[in-house]
Amino acid sequence: MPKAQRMAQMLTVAEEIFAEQGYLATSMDEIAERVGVSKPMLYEYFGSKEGLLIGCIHRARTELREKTAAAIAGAGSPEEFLRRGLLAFFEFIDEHRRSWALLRQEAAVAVPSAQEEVEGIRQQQTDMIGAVLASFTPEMDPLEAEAFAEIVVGATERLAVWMERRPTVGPALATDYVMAVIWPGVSARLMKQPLPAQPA
Amino acid sequence: MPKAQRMAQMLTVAEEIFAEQGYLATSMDEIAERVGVSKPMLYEYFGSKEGLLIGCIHRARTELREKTAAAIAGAGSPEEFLRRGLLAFFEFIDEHRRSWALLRQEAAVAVPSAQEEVEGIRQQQTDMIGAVLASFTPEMDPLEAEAFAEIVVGATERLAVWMERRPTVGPALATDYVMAVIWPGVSARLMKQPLPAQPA
DNA sequence: TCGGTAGGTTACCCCGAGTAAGTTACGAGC
DNA sequence: GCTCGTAACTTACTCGGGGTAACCTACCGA
Repeated sequence: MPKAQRMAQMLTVAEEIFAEQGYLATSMDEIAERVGVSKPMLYEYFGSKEGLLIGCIHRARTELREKTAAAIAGAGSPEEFLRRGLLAFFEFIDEHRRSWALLRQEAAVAVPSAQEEVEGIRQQQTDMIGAVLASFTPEMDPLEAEAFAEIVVGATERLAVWMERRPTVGPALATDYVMAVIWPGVSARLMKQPLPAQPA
Repeated sequence: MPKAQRMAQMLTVAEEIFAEQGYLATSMDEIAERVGVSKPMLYEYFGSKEGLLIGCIHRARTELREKTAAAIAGAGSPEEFLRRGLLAFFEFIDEHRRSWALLRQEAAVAVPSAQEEVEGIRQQQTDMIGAVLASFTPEMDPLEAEAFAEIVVGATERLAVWMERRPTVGPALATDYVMAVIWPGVSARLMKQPLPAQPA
């Protein structure tokens, strides 16, 4: 089998087994066996167990970026931007429940460079949101814009995890919830209302 | 050395080394050596490497709960509740930068039961927030209240991670940022304004 | 002074990550 | 149609680290 095809197959199998059993509990022998190939082949193509994990994350990240980019193209207002981006994200998660668990939970702790790869996904998201804020309110404090983007990403990610436990909550409702909480605050700052200080 | 004292010492050392190098890269021999004791003692007291990690998380969780409880006692409005709770959380993180990284990043992926322990921390937080929402607006849809609590916790946690990379941002400013984004939206729902639906 | 136990050690097993060396399939060039 | 090169693959190993069995020893109370 040609290399590219074999690599794709390995990623698919690895993602599945990692998601099933967790990164630590999965052995390279097991993955190799289920792929129908011997262990050194995995090392030939991915270098290490960690490399294989990173490959899985990277592929998911690329897919998420493409879907999000397609979703937000042509949005006319910051609200529409955010709403479309959030919906795309929740839909992605919904389609990839198992590998999402892998990305968020398994990968995060196991290996420093996998951590970086996961951070890369968040970076994509915060960059996107930061860009929206900046384009609509260019004079906004960059530090604050960054903080807002982080808040939105954190809220979204957490709600995605929660959504897994709540089968009745789909992408559309999740999007509504997040927008309901964050939009009034974000919108107020885009209008340059001052940060509410601590009440006396 | 008496058991309780030895256990505390082991937790302190383990937390430090885990935070430094990551869970996977740390060996039990190394921890044992730095404690000044032999490996089987660690197993005697914590059962496994995973058990040791869970011990670390559990201790931090207890401390966080106590500090938060003390901070929010006597708050008079939901806004004050939230603000005080957030501040207590950010201050806790600020004092425990290294072990926080361990809790959030390392633990999450390594081991299923450590994952549960970390979820327990979040549960504490969401329960607290859910209780606030419920006490001020008892007729609020429970599912929605849960979603809001998750959103707040996610936003806060993410901003805590971001804060680590931004030395100029302290607990007070972080609290202001989170409140600025979430409070208008949460407040509106406490007043029973309807969920904003998708714009036409 | 002697037994029980809390606190501790040495020396080992074994699984699984990672590797060295070798094997087969196959297309390109003569 | 033979051979050379290389891509795809395997067998058989090393070694580090989690986990354990068995043994030790200092101290305290009867």
